[in-house]
Amino acid sequence: MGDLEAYYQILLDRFGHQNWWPAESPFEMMIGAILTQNTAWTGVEKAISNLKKENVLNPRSLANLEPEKVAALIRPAGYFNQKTKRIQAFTRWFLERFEGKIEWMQDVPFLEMREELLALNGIGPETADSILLYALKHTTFVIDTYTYRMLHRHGFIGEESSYEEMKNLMEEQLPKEEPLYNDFHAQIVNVGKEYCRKKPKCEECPLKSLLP
DNA sequence: GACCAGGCACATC
DNA sequence: GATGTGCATGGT
Repeated sequence: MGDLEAYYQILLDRFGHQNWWPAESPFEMMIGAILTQNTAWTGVEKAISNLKKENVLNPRSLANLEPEKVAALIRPAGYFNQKTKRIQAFTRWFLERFEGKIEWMQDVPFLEMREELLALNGIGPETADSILLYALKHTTFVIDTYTYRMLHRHGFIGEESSYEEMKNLMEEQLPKEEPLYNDFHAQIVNVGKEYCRKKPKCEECPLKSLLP
């Protein structure tokens, strides 16, 4: 099938703009990106809600809190010990490197920022690109398991494609526009959740007509 | 009671 | 470089 822009158009027409990322601030977005690693969003919502209730969803509080306290609050998001370390490492870096100012983070050129993020423990390619796109507004396409499934199922890529291959494919096929990258990734996750999860409703999928 | 979820690091060969 | 495993809760 060739035209990935057509995929986006179908999803947009069917579901409307997704208005991602679901967060009240860039900092909340970045914490959410770590919390959602291999985890259902419902658990992340509870974790975020717990952090807000305790008034600790800010760099200073998260950096200084007892790890056990953070772990208890983010428990519903799973992997709470790992994620506590990742969140505190990220938050301390954010404070030391940028004094907790998102605008300073935005001033770093895209490639340098991506390398810095990837060098942090617990930040891999998807989390890095999510932060770059949704918190810093860089035009970088986010690849996740849903994107892989779609690209593979629709014959764009083979079974063994790497993250960077898929990212390059998406970016070659699409106009380099941040709002498009933002909403297209959101649409892919949305349609994937609804039609590709357990008891997959493949027959009703809006993208079915585009199958090879 | 399996199986999976908007990954990532690390160990081993 | 490729492959395997631990991390953990909560919903189907």
